Amino acid sequence: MKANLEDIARAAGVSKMTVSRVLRGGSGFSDQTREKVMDIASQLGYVPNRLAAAFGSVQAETLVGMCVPRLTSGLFGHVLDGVDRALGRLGYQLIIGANDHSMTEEEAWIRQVVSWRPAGLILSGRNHTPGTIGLLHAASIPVVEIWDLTTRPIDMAVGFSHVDCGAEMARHLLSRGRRKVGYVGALARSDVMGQARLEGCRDELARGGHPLVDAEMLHDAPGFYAGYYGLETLLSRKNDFDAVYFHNDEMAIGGLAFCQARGLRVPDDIGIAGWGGMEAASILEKRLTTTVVPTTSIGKAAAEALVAKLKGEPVQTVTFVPTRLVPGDTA
Amino acid sequence: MKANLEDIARAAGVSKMTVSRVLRGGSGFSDQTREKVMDIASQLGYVPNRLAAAFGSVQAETLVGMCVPRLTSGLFGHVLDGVDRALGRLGYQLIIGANDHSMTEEEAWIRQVVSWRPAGLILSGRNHTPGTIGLLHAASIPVVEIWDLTTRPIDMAVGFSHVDCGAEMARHLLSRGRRKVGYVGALARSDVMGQARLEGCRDELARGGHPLVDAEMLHDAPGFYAGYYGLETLLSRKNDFDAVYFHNDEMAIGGLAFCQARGLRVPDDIGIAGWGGMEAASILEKRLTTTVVPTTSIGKAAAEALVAKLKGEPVQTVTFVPTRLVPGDTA
DNA sequence: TGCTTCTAGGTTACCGGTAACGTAAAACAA
DNA sequence: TTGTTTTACGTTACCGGTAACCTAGAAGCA
Repeated sequence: MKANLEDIARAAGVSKMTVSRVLRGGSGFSDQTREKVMDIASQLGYVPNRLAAAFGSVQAETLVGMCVPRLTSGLFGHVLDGVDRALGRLGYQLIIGANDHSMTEEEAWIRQVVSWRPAGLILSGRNHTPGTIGLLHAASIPVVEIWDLTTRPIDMAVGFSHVDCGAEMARHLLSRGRRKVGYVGALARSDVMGQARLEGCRDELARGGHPLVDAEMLHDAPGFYAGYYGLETLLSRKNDFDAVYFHNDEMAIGGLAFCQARGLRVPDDIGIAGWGGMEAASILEKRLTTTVVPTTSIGKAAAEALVAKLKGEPVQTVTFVPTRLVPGDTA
Repeated sequence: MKANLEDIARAAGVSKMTVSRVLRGGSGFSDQTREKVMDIASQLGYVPNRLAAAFGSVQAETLVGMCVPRLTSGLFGHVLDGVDRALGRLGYQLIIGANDHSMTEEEAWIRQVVSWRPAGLILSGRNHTPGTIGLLHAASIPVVEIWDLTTRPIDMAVGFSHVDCGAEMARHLLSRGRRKVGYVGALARSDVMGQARLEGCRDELARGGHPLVDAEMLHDAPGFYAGYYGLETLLSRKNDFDAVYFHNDEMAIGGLAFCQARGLRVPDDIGIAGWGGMEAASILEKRLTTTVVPTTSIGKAAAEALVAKLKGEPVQTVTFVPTRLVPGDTA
């Protein structure tokens, strides 16, 4: 039913190998032979079997695995898009997985994916289980760690520093005269990158002489509701803040909604700052003060680094993709 | 370097086949043999080669392909999440691709993915090129079409009717006394599903005796900016609307921002309605009137239908997953 | 003319699993 | 005790492509 190389070969009166050469656009055959083979291939509706090709030859491995913390995050949607566009153009297929910010989940996913002998992997974050490290080392395939930069990547890294993001926002708030800053976060235990932003902010505020007043860490997903209720909780504990830094923009917008509901004037009574740079943040009646993350660029850069490595081209081990603090009307 | 079945077999003093049986948890070996094999396998750091397994046996194909219109859409992020969770639990790997609402792109993607002999495919939408249809027919693998329901699916379908969504919103607007309704859309040529909502709305309004006044179709991506400027354009042509239905929630929120900027009171001066049910829509100071789409459920249902089919269990060909019109404060 | 090189192929072995079938010994039944 | 079934394996062939190597004839060259 399904034609394979042998069927084409038989019909064309040549050998399997010649058909393989023709279909892969190699050399060592006449124009006449090529035309005949191509004709018959399309006539038989030949669909190549990449499983067989990849199995028989390392060169033909064109699967790339990518693991993100959450598929429902708007930011990672853009990263995925960047990766997919860059890879798709080059004939690679993208296998994805989500790890819920858990290193153990990540390891489990990698264990599955590695058995498909992918050409490379893209992981999110710099923290991995020892099992993961060992597995990747043993598999010896190219790996790009994105999102949170590390100077000692497993293989390659593309991203920025979450600590610096937090510190930069702290400096911005201080420069605007804010002195009593609070923080509302989410995924307290699992999201180490959000934690890094908090640390960066906390340290920089302390350095500036106006330490962080209080932080409310929720355990929920970092969405609008979490921002709304997180701010409510923070203020109920101690109602003396002149600015609040949020885990991300969605939560910050939730916080804005809470302020509106309670009649708190932003930025006069309280400043609100987010992180991530979602499109919604810039079109609100009051544009949100936030850090814009070049999501698509990171995805593109990661894919390109991976492909370069696969082609044996020289690759920069660590690629810094700068974020941009965009002062809005809210802080 | 990398151990395979044969290495384990040699070390354990048994045959390759016995090792295969043990590792797959079959039967036909003693407890003693199993323990020895398991021990040696973990000792050697054995990583199975699914490429070989899938190549040698149809049963071992555990790749599932999924094609979405855009990876950057918040809604599809949730669908992907639903699919990924359901499939991941069962040991399937998800290969994704985006087609930019283009049937030709979809065909190109399918052509690539089919060569990996996936166990099944999940496609978005009911419209496909003849080439796609032929390809899928020839490959004879399970296919689930999601998002826009059709009574004649290629194989299986999970979703709802976009025409009905539009019609339902039209009835809602009429019931609230709206008589001069406009529409602001995006991706004019390519997004047939948005087009279907427009058609449904247009027809129902006409049936109700108050036909659609005007529609502004942008060619941009359906985001906040597009909503903002789309509404501006619509109103600049003819400033006589008492409600505007948007392509989706992001655009509707952009429209709300425009109203706020121009001092238009919502819903008094003008009603605003969206579609999709993004979380942001429900936490705005004025909750957006919209149609909530059960994204995660659709993903989950699609994955489950696919797996059921793969296991040879009886499957419902068409699964209707109802949307829910949620009247907010804006229309 | 004799030698070399090139062209257009063909042959063979192999990648690492799995299905299908075969078989000796042990357990069991009559 | 003898025939039958079960258990616990082993053997063989095969999936479909590719790398590496081989070869006959043609073309080029001195």
